[in-house]
Amino acid sequence: MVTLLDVAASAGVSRSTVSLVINKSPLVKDETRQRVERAIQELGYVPNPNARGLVKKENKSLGVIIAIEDQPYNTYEFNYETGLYSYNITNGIPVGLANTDYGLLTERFCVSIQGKELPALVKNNRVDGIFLVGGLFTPELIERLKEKKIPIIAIGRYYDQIDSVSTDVTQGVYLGVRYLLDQGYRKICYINCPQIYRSNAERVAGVQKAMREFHLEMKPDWLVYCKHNTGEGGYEAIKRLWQSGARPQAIAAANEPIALGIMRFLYEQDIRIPEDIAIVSYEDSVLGGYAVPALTSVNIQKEYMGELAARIMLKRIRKGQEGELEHIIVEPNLVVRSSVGKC
Amino acid sequence: MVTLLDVAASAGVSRSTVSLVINKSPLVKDETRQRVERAIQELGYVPNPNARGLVKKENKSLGVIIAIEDQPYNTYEFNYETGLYSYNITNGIPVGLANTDYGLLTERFCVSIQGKELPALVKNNRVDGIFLVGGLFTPELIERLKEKKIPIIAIGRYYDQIDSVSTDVTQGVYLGVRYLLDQGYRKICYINCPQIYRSNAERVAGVQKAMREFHLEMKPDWLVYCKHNTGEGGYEAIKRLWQSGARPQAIAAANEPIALGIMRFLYEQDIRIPEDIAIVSYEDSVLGGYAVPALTSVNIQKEYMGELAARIMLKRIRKGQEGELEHIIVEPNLVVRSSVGKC
DNA sequence: CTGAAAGCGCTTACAG
DNA sequence: CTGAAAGCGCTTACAG
Repeated sequence: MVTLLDVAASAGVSRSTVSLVINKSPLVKDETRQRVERAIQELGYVPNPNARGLVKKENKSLGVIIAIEDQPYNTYEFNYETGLYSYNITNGIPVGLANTDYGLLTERFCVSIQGKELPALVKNNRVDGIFLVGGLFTPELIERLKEKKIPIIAIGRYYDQIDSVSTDVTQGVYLGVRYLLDQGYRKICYINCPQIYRSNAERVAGVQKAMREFHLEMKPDWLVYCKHNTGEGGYEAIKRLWQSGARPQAIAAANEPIALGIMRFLYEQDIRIPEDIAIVSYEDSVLGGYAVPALTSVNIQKEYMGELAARIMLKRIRKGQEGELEHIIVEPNLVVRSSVGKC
Repeated sequence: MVTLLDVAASAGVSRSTVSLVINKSPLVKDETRQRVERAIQELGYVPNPNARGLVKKENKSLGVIIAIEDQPYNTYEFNYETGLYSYNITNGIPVGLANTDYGLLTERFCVSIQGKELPALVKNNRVDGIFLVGGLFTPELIERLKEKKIPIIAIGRYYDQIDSVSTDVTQGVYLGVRYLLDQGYRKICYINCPQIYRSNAERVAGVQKAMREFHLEMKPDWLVYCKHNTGEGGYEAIKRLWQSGARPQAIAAANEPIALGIMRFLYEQDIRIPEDIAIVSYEDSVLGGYAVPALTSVNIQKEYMGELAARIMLKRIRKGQEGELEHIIVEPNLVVRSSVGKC
């Protein structure tokens, strides 16, 4: 393995000089720098990350902590959550990290089971900062995380204790329902996430805001909650509604898994989308783009949230933990595909 | 920050002894060990990974190199690849790494653009070994990778130069087509991947094996290739076939994106699945489980391939690079859902 | 079974 | 602008 010393010898300078060159210090004479750079090239020298990390007290790695409900169970089935939400968010992070040499380490963390411990990545001091994805983190856990004194950025959900990048849920839901109304639909039902989610109130507010603009009231029975954030959850919810005799012209779903559950039920009843009934979804994912028919959905910009979070992280690392918390709200936007017609 | 020295002082031993305890050496007297362990507990000591890595010459990180066609472009649309293949494989790796303290770093690498360089993770010596996912790696690139002298395991595709975990494509495709035949379908068409894929021959072999068992011949016109591995690719392929007048009883698709493209075309024609036409897919993903109707598909066990690859990696790190290459073939299995009936 | 000492490959004041 | 020296926090022979 070629080290600093080899480069120094080859270039005829001291180790400090080589180090200064590597770290782009302006203190080195141009001619010396070039000589050193040539030696680095020739020898194929690469700085040892551990040696550097040891003295600079940094890992050049960031952690993504994904909150999960229980043990990760790999399945593609309709009655399981898809994991696409955290996957898409995580995909955006490297975009914001481009042109840095930060690596990204991922860990799934079950708050309910491992709640008393810390994620291994932070416990073992493997990372210089962490991203929290998912809404399952408790305030207590976040407090314990903060004791490690590394930057923490929440993605997808607002937490008042730390920096966050989240989405305007009310506005997003509003956009979807509003689009249905704009297209002439009036008899609209909303299939919401399971009751336990705190963001449900924001969703309902979005529905109501749109309805009121059209001087309509949401029928209380037409606001239903799924048991799970899965296809089956949506399927069962629409089935119950249908069996109660409800015949909406359009359905707004809280996310794609739920929307696809609804679509499956309708398919079984031989009800055509969008000819017989319209459906609009929220969140957006490959499930929406690939759905049959393609789902009109509100895109909450998951990748972009990840990217922005990465930028905040870099800033925190550079400037330190002091200063105002940042709470960025990303605007959702409607993606019109083929599941809504004209009423 | 608490260091080895603090623990040593607190426990009244030397640093070497603490180090031996941490590394579970049997050389330490039981009573001493307990004293040291108590001190570690009390002080909340965590070994510094960089210091340890520096002397042991290891990173305790592994890299996943995902081959991509061109720049990653984030979209959920029907005319883009989904990325689910590499995502699912990558998800399996941590399972095989459980109870070790290896972290997993991911890098997307565009062979055609960055072909002359090495992935940053390996160039900068950030990882102790790498997993190659995707079939786009060239033999030359692999040779250059091997010069780094770290273990390399290919997942999903066989390469003769390195360890690999892959799938029996012919058997998988056979399973799917065979199932159609078993259910009574005879007029079957096969929608294959784009021509450039080397695995296409294996797929065709699978189709033919099944057909011959039933004393049938594949009509050459009914074996068609998509332009892209996307929904649109499948959509356009089936459209061409349909417009040529072909009316198959059943369709076998080379993967879910293609299958969903086919399903979209059929939906537009108001052709019901499975009542009017059956469809079987291959690979399996959340796109299949959530499809409307749910897709019967051949599961190639992507997560399990990742898990096995991780185990091989651990073995290679322990035992070194010597010894026979391992080439594991994972058996595919049919997942019966709702897209195939009885003919 | 335990301790003193050298060394892993860097960076960073400090002189000059 | 450059070099000698100390130090980051560990592990590992080597004595004893």
